[in-house]
Formats: sequence, structure tokens, C-alpha cells
Amino acid sequence: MGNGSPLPLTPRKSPRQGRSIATVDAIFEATIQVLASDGLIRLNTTRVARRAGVSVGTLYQYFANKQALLFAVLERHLAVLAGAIEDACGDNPLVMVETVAEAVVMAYLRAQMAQAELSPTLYRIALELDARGLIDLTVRRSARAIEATLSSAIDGGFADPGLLAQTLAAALYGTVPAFCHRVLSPADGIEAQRQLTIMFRSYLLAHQRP
Amino acid sequence: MGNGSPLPLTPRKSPRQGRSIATVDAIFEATIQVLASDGLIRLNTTRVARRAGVSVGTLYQYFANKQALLFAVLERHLAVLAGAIEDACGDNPLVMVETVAEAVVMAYLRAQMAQAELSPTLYRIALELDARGLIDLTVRRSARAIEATLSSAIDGGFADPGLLAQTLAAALYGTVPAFCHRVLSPADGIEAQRQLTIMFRSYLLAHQRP
Amino acid sequence: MGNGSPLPLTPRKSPRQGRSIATVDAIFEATIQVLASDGLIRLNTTRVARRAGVSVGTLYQYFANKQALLFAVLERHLAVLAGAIEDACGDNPLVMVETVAEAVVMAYLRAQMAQAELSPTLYRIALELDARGLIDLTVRRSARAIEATLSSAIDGGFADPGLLAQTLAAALYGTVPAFCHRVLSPADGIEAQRQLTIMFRSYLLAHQRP
Amino acid sequence: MGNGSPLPLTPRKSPRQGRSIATVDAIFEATIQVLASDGLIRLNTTRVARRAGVSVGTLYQYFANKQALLFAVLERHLAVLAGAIEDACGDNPLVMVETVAEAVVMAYLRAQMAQAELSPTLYRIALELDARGLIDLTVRRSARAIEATLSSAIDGGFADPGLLAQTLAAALYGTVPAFCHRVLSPADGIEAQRQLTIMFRSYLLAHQRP
DNA sequence: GATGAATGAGTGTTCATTCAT
DNA sequence: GATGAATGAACACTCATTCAT
Repeated sequence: MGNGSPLPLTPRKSPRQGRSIATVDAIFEATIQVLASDGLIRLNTTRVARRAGVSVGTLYQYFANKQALLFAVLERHLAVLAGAIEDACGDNPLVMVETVAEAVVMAYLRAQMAQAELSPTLYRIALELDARGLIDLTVRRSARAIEATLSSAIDGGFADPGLLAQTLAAALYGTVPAFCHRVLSPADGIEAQRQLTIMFRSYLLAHQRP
Repeated sequence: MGNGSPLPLTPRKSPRQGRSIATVDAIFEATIQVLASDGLIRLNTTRVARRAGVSVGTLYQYFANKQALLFAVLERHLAVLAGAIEDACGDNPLVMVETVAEAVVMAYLRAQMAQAELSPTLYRIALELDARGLIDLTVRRSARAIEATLSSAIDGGFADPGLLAQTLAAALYGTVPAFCHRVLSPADGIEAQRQLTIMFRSYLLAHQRP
Repeated sequence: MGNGSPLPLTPRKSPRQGRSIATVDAIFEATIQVLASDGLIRLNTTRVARRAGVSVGTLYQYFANKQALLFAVLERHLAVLAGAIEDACGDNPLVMVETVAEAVVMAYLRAQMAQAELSPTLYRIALELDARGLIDLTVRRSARAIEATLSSAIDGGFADPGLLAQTLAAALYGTVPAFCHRVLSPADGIEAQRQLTIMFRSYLLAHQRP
Repeated sequence: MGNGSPLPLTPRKSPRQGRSIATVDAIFEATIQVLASDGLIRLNTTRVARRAGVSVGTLYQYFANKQALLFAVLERHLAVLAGAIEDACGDNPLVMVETVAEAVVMAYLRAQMAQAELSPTLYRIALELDARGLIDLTVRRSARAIEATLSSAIDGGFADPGLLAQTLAAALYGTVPAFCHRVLSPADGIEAQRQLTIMFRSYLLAHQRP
């Protein structure tokens, strides 16, 4: 791989033309498929290109290197998660604090489960690429959404909603994947969701009381 | 790397003689140093051996694989964490539930911080090696210790202390590393510890009330 | 080497384009040269590639393994031998039994001598790769050709031409290389050929008489 | 391996003392066992030493090289073969030419079959070590024995018994192993023996007639 | 004499990346 | 723009051999 040097994080060309967009999408899709079926270790640019039905050369026309490709995939995944949380928060303005926790946990879990196969691999990519910056950005983005909801909660009155939101977001992005690894049966998944909801709700209430 | 096949998880020979023990220790230490200074990607057996002041051959005399070596390092790290939690729990029998959360979080965080540099890398190793089994074992081991403490708590009376312990352990092993990534200043670390403690304590109390 | 697993016996891609064909040929030629000049033990993929004027990577683009490469060379050699025998048999339908032996021996010997330098090494490859199957196939192929000629011989009348053909083919592929080792001067070669011819002819006549 | 340099062909010390002899024998036996069970490729000095119940160091006390060890094993095997032929020839002075062929073929085949498992491997060793000299010596030794018998045959009268003996010996050492590879059922073995005997006998008679 | 820990050169193989066509 | 053949640095791992104990 050879990381360490400055990363070009975005596709080389903004693909405006239809053919380009289709190609880029095919490459994205192929990457995810290879990741799911062969694993990160066996993912290599040739394989991705073949699965995408293009040549390696073409792949390199759109992504400066393997890193950039993986980074882009991670970016997409995190955007989906953050979007899910924002949707959950946006849908419920003026809610009771009681329900915030549940809504957020559910939204995140649902989004994760949708790509359950991929999620651990993506976390590995995040570490491999040292993509803390990207993750931090996403966590902060989610934290902002949560903070807004907390602030507008009917029975809010938190001293420092920002801190709470940060804590929750970090716990979410950190804990849930850990739970995902472990979850096998749907029953376990439901129980996990219940416990996480309880934990988050009681955390919020603890801060609310004073 | 070449994964997929059964892993020999233990050193090839039980190093009884003094020279052997010293060699194995040197290799362990070198692995951690290389991990910290060069990162997992740039870690290769030659480099580890050189840093340990031995030859590659010697390294392979004690570890069947690169995988086995990394696995062993991970094993050690997790053992330290689990030990820290057990100590914290064992030290405080008959405590108030209030203090359990704090003790556990503090113990874990302190142990993690001691190898802060290493921790993210070790989690990556865990994924790379698909060492879920090992992690699960460790989480369960910690859960058992926590459960014991919860059960013997003066003001306990939990319906299902096992479930609580499991949740806490999973959240601990999942969340704290996520926090570690983010923590830079000691001040942040202290704040993180405070919030986690609050979260865990309120989670326990929530279950206790009914 | 690392044998034991299923062998991919054919080049990875069917080299249709001119450049590819040239490359594959160069690799073949280089393998033979290295085999002749350095011996099997010192043959390694790097050396072959260098001698072929290509990079190792290119070599591995056309041959999955070192094994596959050697196997292909052996395949070629055996095909030449079998072809020589078939030609000799096909050229002489309706011959006297007397001349069959001579024709076959001469054809085989000439083909062997053409690659005299290589022949012992190739037999070693055969053992190294456990290519008995391939050799058996070749021997059988030659036996079929000999049998056909024996059956169509004017003064034939053999009870079991198949058995005779098998014996001759086996003796040929087994004995001649043994002779080749020993042969140094052309004079010796001629004498060897004479004696082998006599042996084969008298063997055939012995079966014919009854 | 690194061949090409002058070979020390004999054990370093002439093992006179009982313990030494036992050790050398154990190493010999171990070598053959490893050869049979693991194959030449996986034979390495450590494994041999372990199987022999001694340390590598000890092995190297008696054999200068891996080569020397293998060479010694080959030497033993060939000595057994040559001995068998000499016995067969010596047992039958003043025989009919008719029976010489049969006796020789039978003797050789019997000796080969006794170590059938090993024989192909040994031929590979011969090539690996470039032990033509040793084989030539053995073939000549057998040729001498055969020549003596031919000369003393009642109905002999060969023009050049030496040439005949050479041819037979070469055919024997060359062909029989080739047959051995192919032979599976005892029935096949018997048929092979019959055909070889016929071939050799008719060859001798062909030379006798004029 | 015996031991076995240590050595390190050597080899097969992979794969990100380039560039002539 | 697209192709895919070619590159070659990099790495995991083996094993004959030595030598301090």
C-alpha cells in the first residue's frame, strides 16, 4: 500500500458525463462486492476492475490509487450512517428526551445492519487508512444533529447538550460495531438494541435531573 | 498475509531455557515497538527480527507465522485489560453499585492509556486476524468479573446481572478504544472518563430501580 | 517448491496477441537454457525471467507456478518424443518387422539426442513434479503408434501386439535416457543404437516365431 | 543444496566404536524413513536428525553435508542391487545362456521390489547429486559379473561378451525403474518380468547365433 | 562428544502502478 | 479515453550449517 504520503481523497475528475458516472458506480459496486466476497486482504485493483467490467487503467483514471478508492467507499458508508441519524433526528423535533435515545439507536442500528456484512471490513479500512479525520468529521456531524434534537426537546434543559451529544455519538460509532460482531441471532440483536437504548436514555436522564 | 488456514496460536517451542525466554521477550517487545513506530502495514518479520536483535530464522523458531506473532501480542494486550478489570472488581467486594461503574471504567481506561499508542493498531490486528473468538473470550471473562461484583453489591438486587455485565463489558471494549482515538489532551481524557462513568452508572441504576 | 496441491497445467491466459506469444516463447526458451546451464537446483523464477528478458511479474502472468512452468517444458519435450515415434511409425506402413525396431529406436534416439543436454534434467523434473500421469500418457501414446505398425506389418502375426508395443515403449522411455547419460562420444552413441536395435528386433522376432 | 563443489563422499570418521555405529545406522534408517514418508523435497537435516533421535549437530559430526548423507544412502542401495546381481551370477556358473537372462532379471527385480517405495526417490537423488559416476561404477560392476557368467556359459561363444554385458546392465538399471513406476498389481509385475526376460534372452541368443 | 539455538542468504509469489498501443 | 501487458520492489518463510555451552 505505502501510506503516509498526502492522500488525494477525491476522484480525479468530476465525472459529469453519463458514461463516466456509470463507470465510477460500477467500480464502487465492484469494490463492495469484492470486499464482501473476498475480504480486504484479497482485494486488489485488478480484481476490482475485472469485477467492474473495466480495465485497471480505467480504474486508475478515476481513482488516483487503491487508498483513494477505499477511502471513497468508506466515505459513502459513513455518509449513509450519518444521514440515517440526521433523518431520525430531523423527523422528530420537539420530542420527549425519553424517545430521542431510542430513535437514534434504532436509526443507527438499522443502517448498520443493512450493510452488516461490510461493516467490520469498513472499520478495518478506516484504521488501515488512518481515516480518523473522516470518522471524526462524521461523528461530529451526527453529534450536531443529536445536539439540535436535544436542545429542542420539550423536556430538555441540559446544561451542556453539546457534550452529551458528543458522548452519545462517540459511543454509538464505537459500541455498535462492537455489538454487531457479536450479534448472531435476531433475538440477540433485539436485546442488544434494547440495552443500548436503556443505557443511552438513562444517560440522558441522569444529566437532565439536576 | 495469507489467512484462512488454522492458526497455530502458541509459540512453537515452550521456551524453558533462559536464552529462549530472553529471545521471545525481545521479539515481543520489538513487535510492539515496530507496531508503534512503523504501523501495521510496514511491520514485517524482517524488521521485527532486526529490531529484536535476532535473525528472521530465530523469529520463526518461536512463531510459526507472522499471524501467530501478532496474535500473541494481541493475546497479551487483552489479558492485561481483562486482568485490570478483574483486579478492580476483586478489590471491591461489597461495594455500592454507584462505585462499581467508576471502578471498572477507571481500571479499563488506565490500562488502555498505558498502551494508548498501541491500542488502535491492536484492534486492527484483531480484525485482520479475525480474532473475534479471542475478543469474545476476553469480553466474557470481564463480564464474569463484573457480574460477580454486581451480584455481591450491597444495594444490588438486579433481575439479570449477567445481561448487565455483558452489556457493560461489550460497551467498554467497544467504546473506549473509540474514545481513545479521539482523546488528545489529558483534559479530554478526564472528561471522557467522567461521561463514561456517568453513562455506566446511570445504566446500572436504571436497571436497579424496578 | 511446495507440491501437493492441484496443478494448474496450462498457461494462465491464452496468449493470442503477438507480444504475448513472443513473451511466452522467450520464457520457454529461457527455462531450457537455465536448465541446461545452471541445472534444476539453481533454476529459480527470477533467473528464468532475467534470461528471458522479462520481469518476474510477467513470468507469473503466464505461468501460475514454478511447477506449472516446468511442467509445461516437460510436456513439450515429451510431445516431441512421442511425435518422433509416431512419425517413424506412420512413415513405414506395411514394413517388415525387421525394420520396425530400427526405425523406432532411431527416431527416438535422434529426438533425444537433439535435446541431449536437457533430457536427464527433464526426467528429474518428471519425478519432482510427480508427473507420472503425463509420462504414462506419453508412453501409451507411443505404444499405440507402435502397436499399429506391428499390426500392419507384412510378416506380423503377433499374438498380443499391444503387450509388445507396451514393453517396447516402456523400455524405450526407460532405457534410452539411461544410455544418454553414459554416451559421450558419437561412436558410443552409434554402438548404443546398434545394440538397442538388436535387442528390440530380437525381442519382436522371439514373439513372432511361435 | 549447492552442488558442483567437491563432494566428501564418505563419513567423516570411520565409526569404529559401538555407539558411533549405532548412531550412523540410526541416521541412515531415519533418512530412508523420512524419504519414504515425507519425500525428498521435505527431507531436511533437522527432520532426519529428529527422527533418528539425535541432534543436528551429531548428524553433522558423521556426515559433512546433506549431500554426503544422501549420497551414502544411494551408495547403499546401489550396492544392494549390484550384490544381488553378483549373487545371481555367482550362483550359476556353467549355466545355459537361456537361463542367464532370467536369473539376472529376477535377481534385480527382486532387489528393487524390496525397496520399491524408495527406488524412484533414489533415482531422483542420483540425478540431484549428479551421481553418474557412482551409477556408472555400479553398472560396470554388474556388467563385469554378467560378463563373467556369459563367458563361462556352456553354450556361450560370444564375440564380445563385454559389450553384451554392458548393454544388459545398462538396460537393467535403466528400464527396470521405469517399469517399477508403472507396476501396481503383482500380476503386472510378473508380466513385466516375463517380457523383460524374453527381451534379454532373445538379445543374447541373437548375438550367439552367428 | 553432543546439543539445539541462532543464523541469514535465498526463493516463490503478489500487486500497485505505469505506459505503449 | 480505454486497454492490459509489463514492471519490480517487497515480503513471508525455509533450511543447511555453525558454534557456544
